[in-house]
Amino acid sequence: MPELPEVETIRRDLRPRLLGRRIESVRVLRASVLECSARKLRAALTGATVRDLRRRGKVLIVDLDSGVSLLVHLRMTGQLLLGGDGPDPRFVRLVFHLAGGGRVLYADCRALGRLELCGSGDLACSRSLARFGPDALDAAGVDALMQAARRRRTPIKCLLLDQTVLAGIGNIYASEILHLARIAPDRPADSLTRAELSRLQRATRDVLAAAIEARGTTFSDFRTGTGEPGRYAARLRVYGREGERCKRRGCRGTIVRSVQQQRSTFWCPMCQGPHAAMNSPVVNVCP
DNA sequence: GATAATGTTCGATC
DNA sequence: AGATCGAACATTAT
Repeated sequence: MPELPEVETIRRDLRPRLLGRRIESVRVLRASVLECSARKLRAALTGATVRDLRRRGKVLIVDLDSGVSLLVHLRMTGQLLLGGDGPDPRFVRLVFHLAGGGRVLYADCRALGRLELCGSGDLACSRSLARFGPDALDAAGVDALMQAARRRRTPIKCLLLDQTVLAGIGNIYASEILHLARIAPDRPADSLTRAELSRLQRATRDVLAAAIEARGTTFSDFRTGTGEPGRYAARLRVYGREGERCKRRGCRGTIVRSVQQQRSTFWCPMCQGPHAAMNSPVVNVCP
């Protein structure tokens, strides 16, 4: 569920509560969410103090004073929650006990999320993160998107979702960004005009920033670090709105859903078109 | 019961 | 080599 704004929200919630805190013990209830053994995780974390919480794309990075970092990728349904007074949420997979009281829970219904230990030093860490491009909110990320768009034929939505190009944009925000930029999702990336690229750049920044400000989108599962839903769902203009009237001022279009790369895309053919309908059968010209 | 779900990865194929 | 496609992962909600 979580994309860049959701992970950033969790980072901001957890950071003040974790900096300088020592991890007393770790309970592993579902070892399959770990890239390493439960024994190795406990050995690396027990007694270590949290030095910083960072983020790259959708990955939360917990730096420890031992030099080891823990990379957390929530994938579809992962949650990081500050332990509260109430009953524990469902699907708790890991519990981090802090010295002096307090806990951080890792809950994950589908258990697709992954936690990975990064060896000592920044080098080992950047190797683990090497499969991801620069963060979508970094100047480098914007630049990477512009470069890739110029030379690749792939549909622009697929490019936005390609974490090796730039990291952080997921299925919800890809649709939202393209709608704000008034670009049809099936447009070949290399067909975008200068003006369109410029709108894309700006829309990316604006949508992600607004979503962070609203503390993320809770479409179904997402919870902030304090267990609350994010408020951006009410501001989504296309995602999940198939059949509804387009919210763009002056546009009388209707939002449609199509499928790209096995995933739903929501868009308005009126203000993001006109363009060839998606999912039209591919005509194979036989040699 | 079938379907889809805020994501990544792997193997096969073009 | 590089791009692309489908399946797999695991579980719930509709």
